[in-house]
Amino acid sequence: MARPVGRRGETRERILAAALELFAENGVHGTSLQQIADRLGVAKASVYHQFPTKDAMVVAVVQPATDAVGALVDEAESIADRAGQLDVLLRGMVDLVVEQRTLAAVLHGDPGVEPVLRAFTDLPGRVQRLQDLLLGADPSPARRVALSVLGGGLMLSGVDPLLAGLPDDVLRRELLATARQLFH
Amino acid sequence: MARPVGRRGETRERILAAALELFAENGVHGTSLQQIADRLGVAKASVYHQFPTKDAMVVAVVQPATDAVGALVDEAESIADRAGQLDVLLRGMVDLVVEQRTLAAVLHGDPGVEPVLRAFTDLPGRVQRLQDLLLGADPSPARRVALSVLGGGLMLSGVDPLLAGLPDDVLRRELLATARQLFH
DNA sequence: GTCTATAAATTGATAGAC
DNA sequence: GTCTATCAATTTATAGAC
Repeated sequence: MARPVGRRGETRERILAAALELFAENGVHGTSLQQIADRLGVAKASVYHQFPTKDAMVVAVVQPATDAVGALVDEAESIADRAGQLDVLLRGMVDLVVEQRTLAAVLHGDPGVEPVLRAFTDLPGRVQRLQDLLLGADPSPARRVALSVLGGGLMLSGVDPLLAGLPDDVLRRELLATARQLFH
Repeated sequence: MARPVGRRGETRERILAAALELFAENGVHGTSLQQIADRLGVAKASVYHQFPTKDAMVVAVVQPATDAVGALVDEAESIADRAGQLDVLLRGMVDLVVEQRTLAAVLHGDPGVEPVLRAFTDLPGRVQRLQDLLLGADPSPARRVALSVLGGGLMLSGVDPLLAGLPDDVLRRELLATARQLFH
């Protein structure tokens, strides 16, 4: 209660930001709480004051993606028109990647994240629903390969050095064009 | 010298196979030498008898990819015709992914691998040459985005559960079609 | 809410017997 | 070439003072 209004959760947010950066650079397994504390200039115990375990930190870091995917799937499921549904899905996936470039890479690139997601979040289930919606009634090998390449490519493109200099609006436009071409 | 002919390097190969599996499942940072030894039913020191350090193991695991990318780039650079060159490059990348599904994922997905590659192998340099060849004289944003999505997507598709059941020849055919569509 | 200090387990790696 | 035993460092996590 002694904390000034407007700073509520500020420490927490700073920890999550530092953790996300380090997770993206070195992976979850390659990032210790000591490194996170060092980057913020605080003691390790201060980090544990905000998060009971490392897994809880991972869950919190990933939360925005869990929410976004859930919202996207909910929206798409309420659309009857198939073409409109597909448009919403592709656009939503691209937006997610562009708005959260770093997080996307952590999600799809890090073997240390998946068990935590499976144990403590519903993200895998929501991604499954997303996948089912995209495949629809035609889960042919060709369609599945296209979706796999698109999904993986989208997630990693957010942090690909090759695209590092691209402004968000250009990246969004080109990713959307690529997605539509690949998965029409 | 007491070892029977025909078994030369067998232990080494078994270690590398187990390491590759575990690296793909849990990442390099998430895999301890103890786990590798346990999976093989040997002591940790036996593993150290074959590889002086963990980094050396990572280098050895990745060796086939280093060789394959080098050979592919060499071949492509000797082709004057641009269309033929592009065909060889796309086909070579797809072959690499199909023939080494697991390794591809380790290469592109694991943050723990990159520093080792950079320090002890020439793979990053060869991938750079591959990228330069593919982009050629048109490094437009659209082209770069397409290449980024294709590269990332290809690498992860090898271990995507969505494609787990696909036979190699079907996967190869569909990946090649996807690659050509995306990067024509 | 921040800190120091520390516990308990695990890590990569080494020494040396057989 | 395999093993047991061990080392020093680091890991996640806790206790408790300020």
